[in-house]
Amino acid sequence: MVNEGRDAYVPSDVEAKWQRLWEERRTHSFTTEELESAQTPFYNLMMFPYPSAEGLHVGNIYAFTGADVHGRFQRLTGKRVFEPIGFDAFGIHSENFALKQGVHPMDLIPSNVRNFTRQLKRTGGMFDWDHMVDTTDPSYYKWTQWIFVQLFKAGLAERKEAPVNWCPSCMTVLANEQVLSSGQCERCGTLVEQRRIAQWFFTITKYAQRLLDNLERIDWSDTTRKAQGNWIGRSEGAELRFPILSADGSHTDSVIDVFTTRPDTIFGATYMVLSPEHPLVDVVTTGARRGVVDEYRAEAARKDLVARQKVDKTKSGVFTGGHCRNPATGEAIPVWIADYVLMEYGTGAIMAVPGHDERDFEFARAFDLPIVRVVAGEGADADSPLQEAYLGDGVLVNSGDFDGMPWLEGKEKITGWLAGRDLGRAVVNYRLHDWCISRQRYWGPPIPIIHCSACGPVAVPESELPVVLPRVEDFKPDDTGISPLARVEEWYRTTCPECGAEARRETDVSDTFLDSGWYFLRYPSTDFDDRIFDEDITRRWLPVDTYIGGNEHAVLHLMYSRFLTMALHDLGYLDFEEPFTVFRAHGLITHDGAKMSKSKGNVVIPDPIIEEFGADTFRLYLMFLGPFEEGGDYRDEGIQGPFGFLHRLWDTAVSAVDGDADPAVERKVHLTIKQATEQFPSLGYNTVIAALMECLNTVRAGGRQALRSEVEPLVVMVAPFAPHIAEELWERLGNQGSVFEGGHWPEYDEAKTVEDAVRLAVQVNGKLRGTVEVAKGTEEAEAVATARAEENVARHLEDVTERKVIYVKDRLVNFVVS
RNA sequence: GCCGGGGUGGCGAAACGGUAAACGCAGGGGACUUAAAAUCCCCCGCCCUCAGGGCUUCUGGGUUCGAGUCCCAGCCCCGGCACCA
Repeated sequence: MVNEGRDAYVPSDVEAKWQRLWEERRTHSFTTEELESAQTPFYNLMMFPYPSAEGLHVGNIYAFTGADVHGRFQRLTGKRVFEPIGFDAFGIHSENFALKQGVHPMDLIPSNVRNFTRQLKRTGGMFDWDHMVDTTDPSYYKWTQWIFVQLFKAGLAERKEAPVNWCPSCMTVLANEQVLSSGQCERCGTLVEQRRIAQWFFTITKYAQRLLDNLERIDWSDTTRKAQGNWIGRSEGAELRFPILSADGSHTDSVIDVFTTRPDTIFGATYMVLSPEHPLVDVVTTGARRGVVDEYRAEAARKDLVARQKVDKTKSGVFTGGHCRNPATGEAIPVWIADYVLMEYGTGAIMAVPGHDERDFEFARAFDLPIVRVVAGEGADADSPLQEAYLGDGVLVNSGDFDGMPWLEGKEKITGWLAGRDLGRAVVNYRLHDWCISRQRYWGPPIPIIHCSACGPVAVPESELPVVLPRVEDFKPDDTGISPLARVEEWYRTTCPECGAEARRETDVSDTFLDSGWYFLRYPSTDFDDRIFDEDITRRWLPVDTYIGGNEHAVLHLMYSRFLTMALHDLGYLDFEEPFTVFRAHGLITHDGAKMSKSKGNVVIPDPIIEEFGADTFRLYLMFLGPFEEGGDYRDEGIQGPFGFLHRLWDTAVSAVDGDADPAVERKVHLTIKQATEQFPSLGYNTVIAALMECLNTVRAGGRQALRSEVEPLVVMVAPFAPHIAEELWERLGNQGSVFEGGHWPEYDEAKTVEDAVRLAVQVNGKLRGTVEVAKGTEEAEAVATARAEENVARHLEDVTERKVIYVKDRLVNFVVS
């Protein structure tokens, strides 16, 4: 476009100019000294992206813009805002993409990162690029490994067997998302099985209660806190002991422990069920049943983990031939195995109470097992037949001495009674599992452990970190072994750091969520390579003031980050235990009412939009779509609104003059400042933008000449959304330096926000019949008289009896009549 | 099934229990312009020919002088978890 007249708004020129100046002046960067000494520090964090080959999508830009707007607002109010960015570039996504393209991830990632960096700079975020973090950089994952070592030394990392999805054709482990819903391998279509292999776990379950308790006192989006609460899944109940009986009915040495939330129903436990993987299956199974049991277990093992979790209408299972003694009734009850009982939850064994549990009821019906009622609700007694499991309130029946007791009381009393005989105890159980961090893959940080046949697993000495991921051209999983690194003999052959004997490195890499679980600790300390984070800087900047991100990370990433912070706190490295003081989940952007997806072909591509309208307009539009925490719907034509607004703002500002204030316009400006000041902190961006538009409309109403004093506050308030044009107009209004430096957020004068006249709504029986204008603060008698005089109101008050009059000062008058 | 979040004009959305639809898009009419872009003015929930009136925030009840907003019951949509004992 030809720039005719120097006063035309040309977004690309303005944005290029200011992006260049920001970089030259290092407006958004911190030196080490600045980080060490900043007053009023504000750590503004957003979730770092995984640098895909496709580049930034609108979802990313939406999230980053919302966070950046917050940071820029804080900066305008005078805070020193640290807003870092980085790349979460390890993991299965990158690895799979690299495999598909036939490119090595070590070549792929840098070019993706370059592309992301270019796009991020173009959108105008106030990122401190001097403190960028890339999780695949050895200088970063050195510390990821260091954290593993600390947790290992503290006994928070342990090795145990766990099931994984195994493709027998690819001979490799698959993540759950690589298993199709049909239970087939997504690559070769073979039916996936489960295998049990030894893997590394962080014992996050030790922190379950603290992770739950702290939820009460952190300022996080409610939805996120609820999701974490459910994920932790605390349930109170009892662990009860059922002795295994030998063939002649005498006790053996073995006992099956079960977890139940309903110890009150133990008199109704008519059989037991073990998970097929339960270690006591071999003990309890009788010779005659060995064949069927083994067959069932093999079949269960063939089902992959995804299929296994599907709720099947028909329950399967087999009788082991063995029996246990019900510790309450003293009766011998049969022990079955069935895959509806999961080894991962509770003790992997249940007492089945078909009368009062839906799953047990269904199973008992299918296999003709006895169903006994032990809770009677209203209108039922001990002999009332059960057509379905009864889950309601009631009193205990068929329960020996406990008959007649309310079930809630029974829970406690029966647990106590069994505990007294060493047959049970009250326990709290959590749904949360330990965090499996092993990945039998290539593209991740090697787990820093050396296996020695004499010493067992030994941590790599800290002085030898990082354990560098070797460049392996053939990183594709194949049939030679579990992890690609297990093929690189010269890499894994080493010596034991403790005894010096021949030893072997761990060949698994760690979970991406470990990389992303601590990156916020690293950002302010990237200037140091001799420590994971600097103590003083960390004390000054952390915990993070505001963290903004998607709720898809409500449980995994956010839970792991909390856990790692807590663990590092307990090990004495941090003086806080919650990493994010405030967390806000943003909403989702749809396009013409539909979720964006590549297959639907309705993905909004940012680059051409920014090219056409500029980053400022794009940012403003995204924030205007709807409430930031709820998301909004992107429509291609809608961008005209914000585009026109910035044009009008430009024209108004460049032609503004000095002069005497018009009180009505001045009032609008002050009201707008008030609203923006109140709504910015709570991310109410869409209504702030509406208010700014209204204000500009008022300032320009009837083509009037705007005053500098009216436009300048508007320029500052629009700056978080549209930083480039704001800088330019700030300069053109005659100011020196950046609008973001010096705390230029406008102040409002409460006195100037009040109107002297107000419009009262006049209702008759709650229906609007007219409006009248009165002076602000008019007392009842006068206001009612004015209202009554209004022509249309008067007509509605004829031929009726007035019962009373409601007056709300400066609001309305309501005549109640009959 | 459980846990969240929602249902308001043609569309995105606003509304301390107090004039429903602010702000914007789309649409219609007009001004300026050779033309386009940008800009400016007017109209815009539905029904009744205007003054005026009636109806309208998913449905049905309730509380209240007054309910989109509070309470009860139900329907629908979206997201997450799901054989959790």
